[in-house]
Amino acid sequence: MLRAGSAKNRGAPAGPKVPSERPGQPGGRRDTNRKERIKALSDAALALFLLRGIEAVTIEDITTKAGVAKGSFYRYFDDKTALVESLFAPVSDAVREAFDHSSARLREARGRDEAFSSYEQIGEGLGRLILHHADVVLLYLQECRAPAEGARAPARRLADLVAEKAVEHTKLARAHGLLRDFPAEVSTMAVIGAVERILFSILSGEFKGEPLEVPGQLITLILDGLRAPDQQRPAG
Amino acid sequence: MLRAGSAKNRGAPAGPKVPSERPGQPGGRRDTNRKERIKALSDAALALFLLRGIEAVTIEDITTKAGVAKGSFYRYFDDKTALVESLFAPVSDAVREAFDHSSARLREARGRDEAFSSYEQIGEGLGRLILHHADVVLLYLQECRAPAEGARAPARRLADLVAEKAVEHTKLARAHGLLRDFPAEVSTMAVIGAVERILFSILSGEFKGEPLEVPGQLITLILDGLRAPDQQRPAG
Amino acid sequence: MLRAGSAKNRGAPAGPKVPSERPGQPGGRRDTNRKERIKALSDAALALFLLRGIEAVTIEDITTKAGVAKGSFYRYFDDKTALVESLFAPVSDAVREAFDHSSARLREARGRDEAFSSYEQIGEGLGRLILHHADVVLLYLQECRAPAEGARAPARRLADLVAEKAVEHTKLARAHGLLRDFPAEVSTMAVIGAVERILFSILSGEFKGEPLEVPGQLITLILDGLRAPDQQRPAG
Amino acid sequence: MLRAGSAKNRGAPAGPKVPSERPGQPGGRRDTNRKERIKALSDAALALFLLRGIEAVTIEDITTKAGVAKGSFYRYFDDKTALVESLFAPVSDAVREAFDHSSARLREARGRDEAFSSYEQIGEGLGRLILHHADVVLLYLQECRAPAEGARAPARRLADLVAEKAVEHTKLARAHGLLRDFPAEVSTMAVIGAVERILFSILSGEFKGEPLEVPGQLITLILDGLRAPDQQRPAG
DNA sequence: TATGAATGAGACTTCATTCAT
DNA sequence: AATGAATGAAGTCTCATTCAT
Repeated sequence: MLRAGSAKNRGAPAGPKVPSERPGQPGGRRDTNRKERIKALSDAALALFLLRGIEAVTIEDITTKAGVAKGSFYRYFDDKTALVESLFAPVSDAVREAFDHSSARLREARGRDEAFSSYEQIGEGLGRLILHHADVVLLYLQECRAPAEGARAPARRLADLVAEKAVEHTKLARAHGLLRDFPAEVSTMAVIGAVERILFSILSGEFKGEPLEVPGQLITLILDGLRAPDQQRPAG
Repeated sequence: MLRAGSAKNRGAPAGPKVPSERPGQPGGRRDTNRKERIKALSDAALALFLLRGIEAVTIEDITTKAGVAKGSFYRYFDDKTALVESLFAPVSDAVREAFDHSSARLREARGRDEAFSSYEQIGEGLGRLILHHADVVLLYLQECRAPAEGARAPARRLADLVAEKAVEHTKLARAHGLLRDFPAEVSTMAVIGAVERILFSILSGEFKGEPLEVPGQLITLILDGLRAPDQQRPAG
Repeated sequence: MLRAGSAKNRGAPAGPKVPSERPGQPGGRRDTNRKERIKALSDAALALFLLRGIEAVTIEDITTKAGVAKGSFYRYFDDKTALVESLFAPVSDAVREAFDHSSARLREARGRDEAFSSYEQIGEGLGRLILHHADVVLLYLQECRAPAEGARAPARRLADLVAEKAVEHTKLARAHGLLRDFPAEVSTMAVIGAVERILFSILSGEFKGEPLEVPGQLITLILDGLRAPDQQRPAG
Repeated sequence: MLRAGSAKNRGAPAGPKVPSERPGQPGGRRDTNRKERIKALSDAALALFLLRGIEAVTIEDITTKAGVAKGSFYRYFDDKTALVESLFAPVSDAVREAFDHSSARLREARGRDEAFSSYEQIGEGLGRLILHHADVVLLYLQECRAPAEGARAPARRLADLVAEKAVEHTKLARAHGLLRDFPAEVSTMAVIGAVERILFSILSGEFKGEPLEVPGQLITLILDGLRAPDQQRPAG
């Protein structure tokens, strides 16, 4: 059976196609070639997507840059949508995992400090993600508001996943008294928006300065707001 | 008189093409027809762009929906990019104006309260914008991270304009002691990101609840942060 | 009745259309305007045809250059073919006349000298033509080998007319013993080819030198050949 | 190996596009198919060009007649201009070669007879050309006076090449005392014009009679002129 | 398997012609 | 009469996808 990762095949998990009868041992020569091809195509596609946008890149652009024949593309991916889906798959997994782990820890937390520490789970997971898949994350940021149609749909679906998981987590956090009493959707979206916009600036090279200090600044900003300290309303 | 604007004519302000001399009175039948056509094409295009993304919409889609002949499109716009440009033109103008007015008021402000009130200028300007051009704003939010290539380029250029104006304004505000001592780029982008993400949720119908309360919540959030009040660090 | 000079209307003589009921006196204000328009369109068309070839020039190119509205073109000409036909009409007439006059004189000639002088008729007629309609002649030379289809057909028809008239004239001249005993078609085409190629060089600016001496050189060439005199075969 | 040639690639010699590396052996099935396609397209195009003129023939006309898909055209040629260029390429080469060889022989000639014989080189070369590429030559004759723009440009460029080479050769011949003392441009153009016009008559079927005798008649005509022998001016 | 040739639908754009103003 | 807006057929070229080699 084909494990097709395409729009036409939503049920199946995203990922490269596998021919029905795969010759050679897993890990053998053919399997290695196969992986190299997939990597070459994915890398080429990613670079081009960032440069010109997903929609504007043709299959031939990708295969040419990857150094393979046009027809070979279809041995590894059903179509451009499937390739995009496979690019985002590890990110989707990481997002799901990070939030789920954090939520689990939050649920088991005793006391505020322990609860707060659940956020570290998210930070760690997503931090690792950003470090290891910077380009995919940038592509996500670039295309994530697209209508859920065509080849950009996977980006949008990932955005919806992030929103859903984050809202869920926020509700849990507020149930533990960690947050102000706001509608979870509003505060969550604000945070997502702030974080993503900053991330976009960093990854796209818009920020020239030292990006290492940004996360800390961002956390302060989110937790304590923008208002200048001497104008701070009295706590409580 | 209408301004001429075309992709080949970047110097001129964006807008529909107009022959230098035309028959018929301004305000006459032809002039009316002309405006109707431009509106029909722009409206049709906007609706389709929101539904399927700018890149995926063809000229024929637009003309069919607008109820005009395919060739007529080119009497009014050089190409899809020019149409997009003309959609964003009033928004660009409004953004520029709102920030410039606010900056001017901020520069002349005496005291913090007066300075803070300069933000009202922005809020008012952009609020009006959002009310009157909701769909264009939504389109902007949807496409604003696109690479500055092809038909989506005007969206990206507008995003760059917003960022530039906002950072400039933030620096001015900090010079007046209104804000915490953060790098202006970081805090500005965070605010832009938060606001835009929320706006996207509202305009795209993601938020089900009462959107009228959102702006106030958002302002509190931005100024005072997310942290629950009883955990607030001591002021100063 | 319309006197349309168009491909669809081969029976009628070539020339500008005339509205069925023409207002105003011939020679009056309207008639003058009419002639001016026709001249403007014809001149503009001719210039463009020379620059880019008949086929490549659009109706709009012509009207724009002539400074009239596109729709006005169709008041004066049925289509581009009709305009081309009307450009060539005076040349066709002059060609017909020059050859017919010369043939008539030749038929009445007594003696060789008188017969030879009939050629002056042609030379004079065509010389005047070339002087007064240089651009049309150049256009003819440029397009005269086109298949007799589409807008270039009138050029080809003129070429066929020239060939027909010239062959007829040559046969007559040989009957008077003026020429060598060659198949009339061969010698006539050779002369036409030589004359037209030279004319093309002159009119298109290919020849830099003094064009006034060319006709004499050409006549010597045609009558006495290229061979260097000291290699001349014995006469007879 | 086939030479790559495209409109965008003017530096390279004209010819069908070829990817740098292709699968299949030279001479294998793919290579054969390739050549068949190019021939089918070229033949179809040539026939249509002769029938309707280069400008009036569309890519679809060509592919339909050749029995291939529209898109396939662009695998072999960049556009119509490139196809025309490739049609004329062998003719250009032959012209260049014939004149260059003849000029070389002329330069080395001792005595008039030997010098005169250099013309045989041209006659032979161009004769072979006409026999083997009659249709291309006819197309050349049909389109060679076109402005050097668009798809007909290659025809005009070939005409310019012929004129240049021929004038150069004539100057050489006169330096050897073979020809009358005329400006080389005038006599050369006259001869080119005569020859080409006759050739056009023959190849286009205008001449009904025996074409085999025409070349001899033409040579006599060119060398010794049209004047009836008993009117010949005294030699010398 | 890999290749790239072939296909034809479809996108963009132009333009001759008609027609309301 | 003059204008130029409207129309839609037609042309150019691209590209996803299939398939012979």
